Amino acid sequence: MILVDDLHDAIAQILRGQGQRYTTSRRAVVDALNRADRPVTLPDILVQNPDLAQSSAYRNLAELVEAGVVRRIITSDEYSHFEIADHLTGEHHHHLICTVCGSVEDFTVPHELEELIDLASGEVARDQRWSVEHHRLDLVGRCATCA
Amino acid sequence: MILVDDLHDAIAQILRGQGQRYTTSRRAVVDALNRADRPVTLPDILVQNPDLAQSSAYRNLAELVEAGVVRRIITSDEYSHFEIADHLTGEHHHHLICTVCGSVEDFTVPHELEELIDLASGEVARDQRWSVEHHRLDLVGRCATCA
DNA sequence: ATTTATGCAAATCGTTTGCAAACCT
DNA sequence: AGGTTTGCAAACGATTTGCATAAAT
Repeated sequence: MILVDDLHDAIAQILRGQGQRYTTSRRAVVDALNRADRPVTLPDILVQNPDLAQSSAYRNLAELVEAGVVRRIITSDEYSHFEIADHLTGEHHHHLICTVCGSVEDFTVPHELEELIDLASGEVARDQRWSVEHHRLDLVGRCATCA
Repeated sequence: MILVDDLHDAIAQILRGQGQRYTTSRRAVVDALNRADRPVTLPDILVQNPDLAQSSAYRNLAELVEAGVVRRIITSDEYSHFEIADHLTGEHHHHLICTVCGSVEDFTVPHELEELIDLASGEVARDQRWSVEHHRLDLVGRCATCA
């Protein structure tokens, strides 16, 4: 995992480059995402920052997503999950999604499989005339607690 | 693609088995899903069935999802997309998702790749103690129109 | 000083639900 | 008749937004 200070520095620089400020609350949101070893929800973030207004948390997340440093994961009609973008952590990963409690956990697959997926992805993009930005591989089932 | 009559028969039987009726409006919803060559939204369904109440469409979809004959796809905070379940159409496929207009299109990958994914999936499930039901491979980007 | 971010409360919007009437068997 | 399904309108709940205040540069 990337060092926290480096992470903050990198994000600060990206935000500044877009004319935005890396405020205390934005830093707190990033810390909440970074502390967790899995994507977190808005309530998760607020529990760790009881003084942060809900609307500010949402606005911070929106800024960070817009700046490309945070990724939003929508898989149910409950809360979205948020995580630090892959290119900042340096580890490309995927998600296990629990159909019972809605929790999301990370996993990785061998590099060769990623390459095969990208290869197939390229063919599909060409055949169906899409411009594919990235792939997403989810495993849907029950987590250790809900199984 | 499966013959419509066979599809309706199969669904009717499944619903009856669960003590539910395969009513005219449910049949109409299934027809709307089956006519499209891609997952459709609630507005899509209502356009084809102007006399169907929105709440009934949602209730029908919920029943069909509950019975396992329809799959709901949530990928944005706009409308969900719905499609006939794989096991009824006999073709396992995945989705291209447009980040601009939100449309969803189907694609397939070679059988060997599916097997490699399932293999990796099995390992992950064992290592992280999840019970995995199925995998999901999405390609995120821009559709032919929005590219 | 001027711009940008925050907190609060109200609005949004896809989806769900209560209830009475219509439908099926 | 007895149970299910439908339509309408109201309720829900996660997220967004307007606006006045506070913070950052």
